Amino acid sequence: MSLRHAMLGLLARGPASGYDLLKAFEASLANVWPATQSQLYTELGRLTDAGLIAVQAEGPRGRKEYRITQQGREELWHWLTEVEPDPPRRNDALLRVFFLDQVDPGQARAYLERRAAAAAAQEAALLGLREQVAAQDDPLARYGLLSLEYGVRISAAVREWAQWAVEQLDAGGALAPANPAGPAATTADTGTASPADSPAHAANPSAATGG
Amino acid sequence: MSLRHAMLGLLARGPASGYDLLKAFEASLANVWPATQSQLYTELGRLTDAGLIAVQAEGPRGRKEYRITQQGREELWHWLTEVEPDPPRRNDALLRVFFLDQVDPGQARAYLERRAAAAAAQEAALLGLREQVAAQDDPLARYGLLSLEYGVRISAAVREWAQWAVEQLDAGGALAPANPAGPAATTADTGTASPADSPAHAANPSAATGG
DNA sequence: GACAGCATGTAACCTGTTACATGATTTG
DNA sequence: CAAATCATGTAACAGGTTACATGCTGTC
Repeated sequence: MSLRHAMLGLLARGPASGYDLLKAFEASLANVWPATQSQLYTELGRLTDAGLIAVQAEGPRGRKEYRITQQGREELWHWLTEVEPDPPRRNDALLRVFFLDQVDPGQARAYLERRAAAAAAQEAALLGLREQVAAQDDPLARYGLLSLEYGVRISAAVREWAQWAVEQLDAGGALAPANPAGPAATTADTGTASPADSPAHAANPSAATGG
Repeated sequence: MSLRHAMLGLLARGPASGYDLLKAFEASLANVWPATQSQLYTELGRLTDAGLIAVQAEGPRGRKEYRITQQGREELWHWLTEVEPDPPRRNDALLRVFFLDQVDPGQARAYLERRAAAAAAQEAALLGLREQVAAQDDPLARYGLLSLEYGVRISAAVREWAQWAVEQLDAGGALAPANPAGPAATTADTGTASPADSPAHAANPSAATGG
């Protein structure tokens, strides 16, 4: 339920409408906690019912400006200092790595190289952004810069990992794919058992998603 | 829709029942793509309807053993080589960093130190696991080791980032919290406007979740 | 007066989580 | 025979996404 806390966090900086919050989410939280318009308006209602925020003023086009209440501040404080964040649980890109033995080594290698390129691109983008942000010396950007740095470091680590993984494949000798399926292997399903007949089992007890 | 592909990936290694898949998810995919029992059985039905898997045999206690079909192999191949993975979008721990200006610097520092400790603990656990896995020299563990290494590197990067962030706070001089709320500041909500009256705005255009 | 932007709200759908419900088989 | 484990299935709910629906206001 972090959406609610993200909203409280933004409202703690000053009153805002649903529309204002939407812009703030798009501009600053898009990569950390995205939210849709629909979600925001629904949650504004719930937060109001719960007494954590209240309508402060009504404006021109049905605009409702919300402010955080004392109860809301307390909830925000509690979340910030007493609730342990839950780590990201799912990683689509890493999931594919588990099944890379199903394609031929060239494709596995290509996959990892695409990961490296994607991470490098993100790293470059964030480095550019950091220059911009650092230049404007906004005191509010202080903590924002911490999260930017996080992004820079994580994308660098991912890039380095993917590059290392490619080297591992190259060094380790080509593994044949366990169960070739290929784009051209379009033989109709015959109902015969697959080449491997042992029950599915784990390759290893796994790594974490990182967080 | 990666659950379906994770299941196809496991079934591509050999036939399995819903129960077998559940064990495989718990043992090897828990930190990359967790799934509940309920989800697995529901999805087995859908995969069967879609013709991507089929019941191969029925066993003792109503056990149904599924195998992947050729169509299923093609779908798996497509997902592995042609679908770009979507990056993790939400990061609960990093979201809090955006709002650390709402608590006093000591609490912000403590928060970052807890992140560093958590990352260090995870790193240590994964290093231990890597030793175990490396010792058994299982050829199937080849790609599994790549994901383990990913976990090790990401937790190291997070740990280093959090340590760096603590240093930044210490060096940068204490910032006063923008809007103190505190656990003791229990004044009833009076309805008066909060100290900051400007509309909520972004601290900066943000960092990425990493992936 | 047209258009961009401000502004709010609802419905349908999908994924995932928790909890409920039930029963067969193997092992000590 | 009791307990652990194997084994499957459904219902209710929560959070998030997409799409629909509507209308006002300021500016060129």
